[in-house]
Amino acid sequence: MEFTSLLNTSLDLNLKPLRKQESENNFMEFGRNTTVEEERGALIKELNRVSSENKNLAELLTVMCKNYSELKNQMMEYTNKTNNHGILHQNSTTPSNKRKLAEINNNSNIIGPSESTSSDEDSSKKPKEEQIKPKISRVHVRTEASDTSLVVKDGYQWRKYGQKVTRDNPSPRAYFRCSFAPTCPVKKKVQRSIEDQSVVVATYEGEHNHPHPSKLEGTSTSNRSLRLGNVPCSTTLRSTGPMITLDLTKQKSSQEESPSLRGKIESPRIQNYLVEQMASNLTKDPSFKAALAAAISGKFLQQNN
DNA sequence: CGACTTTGACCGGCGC
DNA sequence: GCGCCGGTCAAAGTCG
Repeated sequence: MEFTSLLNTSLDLNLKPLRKQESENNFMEFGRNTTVEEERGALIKELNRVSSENKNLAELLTVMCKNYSELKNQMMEYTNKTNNHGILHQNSTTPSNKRKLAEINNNSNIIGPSESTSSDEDSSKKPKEEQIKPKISRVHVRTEASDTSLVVKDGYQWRKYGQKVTRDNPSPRAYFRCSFAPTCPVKKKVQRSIEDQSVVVATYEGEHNHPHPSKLEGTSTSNRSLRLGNVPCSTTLRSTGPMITLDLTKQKSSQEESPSLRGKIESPRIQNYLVEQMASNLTKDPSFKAALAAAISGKFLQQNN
């Protein structure tokens, strides 16, 4: 695991100056005190202990990452299955609920080409409306289930103007407008998937009439804001249409998927992003925090002694 | 102090 | 015409 090696490197780098200082101090005091040898032995012992602790933590981290990756894969499989069922279910909805049906037809246009259920009369009635219908796209973003903020980082600047609890989904739907340009007509609806609470469905309406902020910011932009056109982690384009699943938390498995993806992920920018993601995940784990704090405090205590 | 979020009120479309 | 529902508005609150 890449993060493990990074952590090892970082811990190692932190320990190196200490080792150097220890050896220098010992060299200066050599001959002055007879207990220096004992002290040195104790220090080396402690250093070994910290190193082994470091190793244990790294192993623990590797196991955690492995388990996390496995769980992630299982979750992905499960989500794909339920999503397929969901689509089937939508298609078999009873026609009694016309409001819902209209929405489903609208969604069918979103997902891809489908048989039109509207009669010729209807199409002749509203030809203009269909022509000026704004471009609609859907994006599925995998986030932490505990994360209640309906934020989909796509690089654009959004301003929330409303929130509603809809009938068919207990989780609230948030309404956003693109605030990067005052005249930008693009709107975004964000709501958690009813089937999978860890998946956030963002529906984009319209097209941006301004360049992507990342193009204006240059290449030195922060990794915190993800860009749809440059998504570092796994991006799944659905065969059924322009539905995109962004697995923002996926790490190892995405590397195993394809060599081309691996090449992308190994770029320094992506590595930074992965490190950030994993660090944020790890800092949420109290046991890891406790172990890390114990290791660090142990080192400080040893130094003070 | 400006930008942004929250949230209740309001509006228009649709079905009954 | 009435009620339901999704979408939007706008005042108040919050944050940096």
